[in-house]
Amino acid sequence: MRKNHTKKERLRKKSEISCVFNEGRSVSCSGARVYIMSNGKEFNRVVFIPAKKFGNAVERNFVKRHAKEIYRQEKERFKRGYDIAVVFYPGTKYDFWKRKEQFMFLFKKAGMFNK
RNA sequence: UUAACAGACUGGUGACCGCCGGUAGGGGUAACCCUACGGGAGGAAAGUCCGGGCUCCAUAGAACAUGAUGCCGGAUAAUACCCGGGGGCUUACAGCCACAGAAAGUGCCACAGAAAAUAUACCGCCUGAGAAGGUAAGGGUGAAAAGGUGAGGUAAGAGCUCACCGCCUGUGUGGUAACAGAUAGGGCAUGGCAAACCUCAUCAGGAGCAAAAUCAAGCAGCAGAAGGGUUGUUCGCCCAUUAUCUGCGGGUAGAUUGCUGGAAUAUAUUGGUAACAAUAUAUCUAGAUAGAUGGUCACUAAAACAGAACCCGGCUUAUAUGUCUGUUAUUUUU
RNA sequence: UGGCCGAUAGUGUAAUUGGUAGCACCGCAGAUUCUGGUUCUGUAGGUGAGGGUUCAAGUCCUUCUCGGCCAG
Repeated sequence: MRKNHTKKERLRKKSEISCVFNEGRSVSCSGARVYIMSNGKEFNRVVFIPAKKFGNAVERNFVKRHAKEIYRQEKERFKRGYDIAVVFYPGTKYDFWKRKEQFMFLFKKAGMFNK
């Protein structure tokens, strides 16, 4: 299977995102929080959101890009059929590998991986 | 030679895996998928401090208000930016300057001081018996005190007179002009503040791509105003009385155009001191819509500030490494 | 994206047309009291940062920083 991550697999509309925030269950760790809700489809849809006062525009973009890259690499291990919204909070600075460690810990805690 | 500071320029490359557009081909009823080729953030994209283009608003016109600018000339689509020149200030090679008018008017100048601007002069000086008068040299206050220095003169003094310097007015010379220097007068009560009001000159109609236009989907009206037309007022112009506007409430927030070929970029030549302009040739160089540039590896180390959202020209601010220039300090040699 | 405000002591809030930056609470010290509180007296702490105009700037102009609000 190709490790790509297209437009279809993203949460794009504001109403859908706020729906996930209101009705999904949440799991959190230091620096991040994830909201999960089942969507009744054959694929997952994801959105990564840095919190409002997360540095400047470049830092916010980096968080989103790192998260997208991690999700792309580890996509096959996820369970199917969920809408996922991840919020990142400012604090200690993460490079790509530390971010990946945090990311994997978070989703292990949420029980989103296939066994 | 080394370091610090200031200014100018510069602002990684390649391979593989992904992301967003484009072109060509193939598959599929369609949504879409696959393959190949080629493209994909900046010098500040930032702040939004100025100026334009573009779009809409009577046909965008006039006057006042309001705001901005303010030595002269040039350049430009336009500007507060830029180029050249003049003047002033300073730490004087060099750098900086919102650099019109205070002799049209109004206002302000705390405290101190006699007095802060029409000199009714406090201590003084002189004349005089006194009353009173003439003075502004000296004193002290203040950020600022009424042209300055010297000589003559006088009762004491004073541009009262003279010399030099400064200021003002007139004349003519050089310069496109700002202005410069020359000359003849005036004796100078013309203090400072216009980044206080203001006067003069010049410029500006308003709102902004979430502008504006089209298609699709969807809903529920009610109350009020007589006018309304996106700027403060007035005039003018346009629309209209079943329309229109205002308020509350209800519905939808999907798609397309605008959206990138442009005051464009690169090179050369010509004109100009320069900013810049003209001509010729070549090139096509992001277009997303919760918003595309990331990861790994290699190149000794890849690092700073930082991310387009209609587009340009400036300004301001932030900037690692490298290069160049200048200043200061230091070391060595002569 | 466009537009509009604000920043004064640890906290809240004044300062007229530029002219000695006040007030209250809090803090500290002293007095009163057997001790603490109350009360009284005294005292410390300052204009967001840089530059300019002016004799003089919290105030006027300008460049940044931070915070907030509005429209769609």
